[in-house]
Amino acid sequence: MDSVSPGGNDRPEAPLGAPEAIVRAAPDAAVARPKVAVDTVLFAIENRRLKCYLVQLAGGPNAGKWAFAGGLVRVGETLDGAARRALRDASGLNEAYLDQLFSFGDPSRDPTAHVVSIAYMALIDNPRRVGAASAKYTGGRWFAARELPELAYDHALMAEYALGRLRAKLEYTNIARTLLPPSFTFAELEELYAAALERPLDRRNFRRRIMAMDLLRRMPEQRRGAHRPAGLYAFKHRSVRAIQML
Amino acid sequence: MDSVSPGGNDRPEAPLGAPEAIVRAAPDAAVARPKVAVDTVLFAIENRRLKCYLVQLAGGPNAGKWAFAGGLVRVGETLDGAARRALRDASGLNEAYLDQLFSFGDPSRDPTAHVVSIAYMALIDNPRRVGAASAKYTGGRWFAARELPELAYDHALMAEYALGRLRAKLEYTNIARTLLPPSFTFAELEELYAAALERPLDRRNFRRRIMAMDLLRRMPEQRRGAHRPAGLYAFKHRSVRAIQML
DNA sequence: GCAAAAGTGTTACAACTACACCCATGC
DNA sequence: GCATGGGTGTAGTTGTAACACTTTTGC
Repeated sequence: MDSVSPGGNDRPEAPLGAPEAIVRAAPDAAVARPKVAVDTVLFAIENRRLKCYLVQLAGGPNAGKWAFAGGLVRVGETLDGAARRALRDASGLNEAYLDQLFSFGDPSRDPTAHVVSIAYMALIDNPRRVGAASAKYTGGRWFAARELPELAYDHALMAEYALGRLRAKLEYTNIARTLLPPSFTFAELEELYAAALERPLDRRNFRRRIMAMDLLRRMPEQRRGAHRPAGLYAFKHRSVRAIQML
Repeated sequence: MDSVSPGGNDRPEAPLGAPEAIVRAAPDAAVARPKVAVDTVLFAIENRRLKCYLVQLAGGPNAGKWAFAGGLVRVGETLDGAARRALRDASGLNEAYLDQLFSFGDPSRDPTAHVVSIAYMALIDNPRRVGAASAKYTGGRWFAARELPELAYDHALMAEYALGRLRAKLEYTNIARTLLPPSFTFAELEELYAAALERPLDRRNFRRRIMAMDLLRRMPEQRRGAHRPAGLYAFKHRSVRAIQML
């Protein structure tokens, strides 16, 4: 039921004397309505730290401020599609895990117009995959997830929300696979959890739990570094699925 | 980034040859944009069963079909406000616990226009609190949550989503208080959980767990029925808060 | 006194936490 | 041979699940 019409039905505009700022263009034409946007909080792990990608707004009332990749949703476009497009425009990324978070609709969240924004979280396995931003941004940068600069609009709220969702999903899904390369060491997996959850994990207990779930496949190779080589693992399942992780 | 100024940056309309149906009204005027609606899945317990309130659409392409209370969001209105208004229009309810669920934006979810809908779940303590529906509906009725009729739009999906969220929140919040009268017996609380989770619970274990949380206050009165009287309880906290319940 | 719902404990098992030492390699 | 990170097991505790009988009332 998305309808509001007098006598009728479905979503033709119904000017029922409601307390709105109605702007008529032509008879029977569109009443002023909130616009729909998407904003995407992009995370990746870099250097054992959880990072968050921000773009700097080139113009508008918030010019110079940092914000998440976003944009208005177009007619005929899915929300996920709009989120992907916004991400591509801001970072050149063509592939990312996407998760819808929450919709923010406070009329004053954008001082220039009533814009309802559907927040998304995007996860990638390597921060270096981001490329050039489109002209609507001055540029983009990775920030430590806990040390974000002042953000435009209500994006600080979105950041909080995204972080909470990421943490929650790390605990009950295999979403970690989207933040890791195809094969990884146990230490990397553990560091990912420690970084995102902001608490140290017991190495033995962590390994035992993960192993008990039978989610990982041991790869034949080893990672050789400065010291004892580490076994490499990969997630068995490609899709993100709900399983009690922690 | 939800601004829309031309000349500026941010989401200026960019007709980049994208595959959309762009409709220009006047130079520099608004391009066609998806509309924003809310839809509210209303739950209550009746007769030890989880019920869901539906309204029958009076007109439009889906006339005669059942759907959740919904309506377009107005400029200047919060999303929660729009959900409350839709609920009031459909059921006369002025008070209900509200929880935003998810946003559905498939362009074809409504055949008449691209409408992005933000789904809400509403919970009330007594199904008889619903009153008259506005003229845009033929009427409203409670259905068993697991035996819904064919629903308009993508409302069947919303119903699934709402049920999942309700179950999840019963397990980690004190949301049950919104589905119960101010005071209730332990049996009623347990029946609520059993109805929503669709599984029987062990009475002793359930009571012990709930008691261990120290969330309930024992009321002085007892409920007298056909047999042994039952102690009455009330939730100590008015607000819904996250606590591991089950 | 009997039918019906309310109320109450114990035990076995599973899961979680805390904790310290040896191992394999590069330099 | 030493510095560095990789890899492993056990014991105590806590939490969870299964299970049946007694109590109180209305009729």
